[in-house]
Amino acid sequence: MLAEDEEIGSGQGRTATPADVAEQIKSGIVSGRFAPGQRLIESDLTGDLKVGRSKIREAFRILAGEGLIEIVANRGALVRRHSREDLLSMGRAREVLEGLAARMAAETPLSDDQRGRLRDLQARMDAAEEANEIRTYDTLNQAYHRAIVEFAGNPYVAELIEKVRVPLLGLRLPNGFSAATLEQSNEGHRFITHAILAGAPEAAEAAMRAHVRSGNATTASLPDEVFR
Amino acid sequence: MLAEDEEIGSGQGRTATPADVAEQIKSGIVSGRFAPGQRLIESDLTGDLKVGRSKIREAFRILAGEGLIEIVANRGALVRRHSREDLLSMGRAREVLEGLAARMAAETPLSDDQRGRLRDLQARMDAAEEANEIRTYDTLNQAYHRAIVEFAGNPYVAELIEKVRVPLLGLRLPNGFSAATLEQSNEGHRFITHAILAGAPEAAEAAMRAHVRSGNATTASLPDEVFR
DNA sequence: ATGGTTCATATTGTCAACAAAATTCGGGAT
DNA sequence: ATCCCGAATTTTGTTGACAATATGAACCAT
Repeated sequence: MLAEDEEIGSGQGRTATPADVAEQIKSGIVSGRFAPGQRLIESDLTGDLKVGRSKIREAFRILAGEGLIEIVANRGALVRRHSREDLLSMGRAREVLEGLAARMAAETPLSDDQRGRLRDLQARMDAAEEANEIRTYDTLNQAYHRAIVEFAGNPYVAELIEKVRVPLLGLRLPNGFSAATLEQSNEGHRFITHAILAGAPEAAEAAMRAHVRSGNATTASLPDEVFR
Repeated sequence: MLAEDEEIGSGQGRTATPADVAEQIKSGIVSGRFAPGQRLIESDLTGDLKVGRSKIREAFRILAGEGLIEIVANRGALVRRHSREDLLSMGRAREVLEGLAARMAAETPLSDDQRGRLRDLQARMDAAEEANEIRTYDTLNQAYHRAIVEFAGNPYVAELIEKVRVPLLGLRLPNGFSAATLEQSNEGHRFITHAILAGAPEAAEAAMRAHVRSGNATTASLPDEVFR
């Protein structure tokens, strides 16, 4: 995982690298402090982050590569705005990529530790579903998907998924899951978990694709206020 | 050494932007003029391209985002080296992404013009196969895949595919296709073309996935000298 | 008011100089 | 010879100044 110094947060022990700066700006974007369409002024950022303009500039390039901002000539960086259609287009890519991850996870002979982690996550999601703890479930859900991608062992797939997943975090979801969608979501998880543990790639991919597709359908029916 | 700068693809008489610079360096990488693992020295590039170091630097960030180079702290930019395993990992992602593109192309009601283009490309590939014109077939093959992605109308899928396709161009293939693989490749194309024109998403995706998978198998069996 | 023009300001684009770090090279000891 | 150490050189990191462009305000004519 991450390592070394880093020193996240507001302070900085070592001098911040452009990657660090990018991370700071990124958190500002997903948290909504920087609104979509907003123009990011270099001189403002230098004041806030206490770094020179060239670092901000390189950080912009990094973020543009990740798709979080758009750089337009002589006008600088704009926080990228994603329409509902955009989210759905990404959703389709996410469907096949996460499907592939599930397939590869099922193809791989998992270690006992990995199998245990998967079972544990599933059990905790079941518990959260039972107790209707939406917030907890949401966190576990993310960890679950991340675990499967990790088990798939394909860094490129992981990177591509990250790219189409980040914009979702920017949505302002009042309560990510309703009781009904939560139950449906976890039903999908149980199928996927079973298929992966059984070493059934075909079934795992199909189940994951159906699961993500169902999530996309939910996204499609969200009210406009959610998209910002 | 290379000639002058100025007038790149979208050629305007203006001074080169960092994106233009990135394009120049990129062509140097895919052409093999810059070998994998090679360190790109900023001052060398400034001499060749006649631009300041800051532009080179931002170009590096762009290329790092596209996965062509790796930036390591205090050591600058290295041309990224892709092992056979890397290519195969990307190949799997490419399989599902191009499969999705084929599916979406089949879902979309294509215009007469689009249907014509597809048929034309297929006809010309058939002719090239007949005449065993490998070089021509290779060019048409690329145009064909590009057209399908275009027809799919999903810019995010297009972008992701581009990312896992570029490293393939860096391989030194003496003659991309042998007679046998060419025939197998075009057989796949005919299936895909038929499915898309028939508006059969399921079949189109399946055919494309099989097609890409078969190409990956070919990649897997290439001799080491091809990877550089 | 409305629309358009000019000028002042704000912001980005670029470069060149300097600082910090890494690499290379040579010398000396074993 | 081989290894290690340290200076000289190369290369990257960072800053600040200046130029080019865009933005916004004030002004004028209708």
